[in-house]
Amino acid sequence: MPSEKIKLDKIRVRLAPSPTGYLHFGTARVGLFNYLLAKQNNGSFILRIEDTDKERSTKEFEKGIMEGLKWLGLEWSEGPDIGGEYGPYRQTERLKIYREYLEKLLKEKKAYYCFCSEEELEAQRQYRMSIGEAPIYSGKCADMSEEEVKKNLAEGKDCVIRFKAPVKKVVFNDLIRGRLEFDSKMIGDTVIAKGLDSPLYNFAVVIDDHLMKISHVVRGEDHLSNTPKQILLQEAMGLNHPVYAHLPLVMAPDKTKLSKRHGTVSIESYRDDGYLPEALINFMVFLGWNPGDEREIFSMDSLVKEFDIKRVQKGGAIFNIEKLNYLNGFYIRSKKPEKLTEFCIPFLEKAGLIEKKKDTYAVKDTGEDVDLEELTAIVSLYQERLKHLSEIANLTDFFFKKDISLEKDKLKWKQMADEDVKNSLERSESVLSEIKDANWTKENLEKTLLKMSEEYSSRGELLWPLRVALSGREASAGPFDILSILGREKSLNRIKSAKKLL
RNA sequence: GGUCCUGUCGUCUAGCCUGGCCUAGGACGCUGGAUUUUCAUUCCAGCAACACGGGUUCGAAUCCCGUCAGGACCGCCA
Repeated sequence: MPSEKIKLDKIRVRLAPSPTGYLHFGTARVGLFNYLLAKQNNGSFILRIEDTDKERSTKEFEKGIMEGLKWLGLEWSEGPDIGGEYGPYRQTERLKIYREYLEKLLKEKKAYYCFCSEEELEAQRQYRMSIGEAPIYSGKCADMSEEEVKKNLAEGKDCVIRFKAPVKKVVFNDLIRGRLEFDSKMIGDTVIAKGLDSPLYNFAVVIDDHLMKISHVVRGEDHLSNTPKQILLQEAMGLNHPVYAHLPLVMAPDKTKLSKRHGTVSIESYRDDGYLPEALINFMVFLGWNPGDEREIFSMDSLVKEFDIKRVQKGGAIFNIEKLNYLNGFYIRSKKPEKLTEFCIPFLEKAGLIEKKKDTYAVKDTGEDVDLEELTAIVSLYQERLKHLSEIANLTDFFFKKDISLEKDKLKWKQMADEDVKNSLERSESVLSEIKDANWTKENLEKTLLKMSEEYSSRGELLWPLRVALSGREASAGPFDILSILGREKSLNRIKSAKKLL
């Protein structure tokens, strides 16, 4: 029996990316788990942009992140672009709010100014680590007199604001990991702001989650040690704390946290390589979750029904591109040909093979027109051969070229001699030239050629040279398909040019 | 170094809570085979794991203890 699912009237979860880079695979996965938890409970999935790092945050990244999430189908119901009851949803637009809380904390002496230099702090960290202690702040500035603080502030000395963490054990219950206990002695007085108008992550997040009425914080395991800090802050400010769930991390094959140095990690680049969102979603959710039975294929809708956060794994999972490729191929094969063609056209355009005209497409190399129906016929031939959409251009380019490059040796099937190949092509040519344009259909071509192939000890002797002559490829779609799409004239021309090589 | 987390086929995992149905199941990949003009698809078969050591028990992947290994975090990033 699956564990009982959480049922709350109003689940509110959020994805809180910082726009300091493209949409990372891991961020998207965290978004997916949040989204599923919200949807299956009739709750809200909220997007909050955490752009307090002014140096690294950009609007372009923000835009890219939002596009990527939408492309994956992770639509939010409140966010910076669409607003909502608890906005604004961009942290830089909430500075006034944080300032109030900061001032209050300062006034209540739950936070203090710290004037220690970064060099001093770094030296301290090194020292503490060397003697085997947690590298926490010494608390040196905690008891500075008000006069001295004022004087330092007036002099414009560099400072930060630290939270005076009460010494206690912080206990919380994680949805995935169960009861967790941390000793605040190991945390120390963390910096919560660089100034009254420059809040830092651990501080801003607590206020936003409270004000935005977030009920569940579902995030990566890398935040596990931030949680006690945040709980302490919540307690100091009298804010309720949400339920936590820390997801296992996605790891690279070298078992470290997946990052740029391992290659492709941005959702955008997977899209550009021709991965389908449903494949990515299916793949992502199985990195840490499974239904408990043997089903492996899940659409977003079925995930909303079946996903159970209590079944998520505790250990990190390695990103296995083979499985993604398999899933992508699976979803490509299950698409309607018309739909698949629609997805493939941009890749054909990008490769410079075709160009959009009014109601049709122009083949760049020949100047001829090709309509949607023909494109669909071509794409369909490769539906079960495609692992990514981007492969479509390389696989089908011979349909769009005036001339194809061909090497003589490729025309030989097994151990055929040049003479045999030439004969084979000649027989194909002669039988095909008998067929009139009107009868040039796949069925007819197939029937005719197959009949003739009976004269050979193996069909390959007739069909292989023909297919290679038409496509220039050792691996391609079948000759009857190619013949019917290429048409009589082009087909015969290609056979003629192939013969010249022999 | 400290804190915390985790350990079932190469990889994702089922099973663990509530010991026997586990000669440990599925999937990807890999190997072989069938279909086939090629590639791919499809189908069939095979290879392959309970980290280690103790204990508890009639019986342990499952419970307990220890060891080892891996990871995350320890920032005036998020």
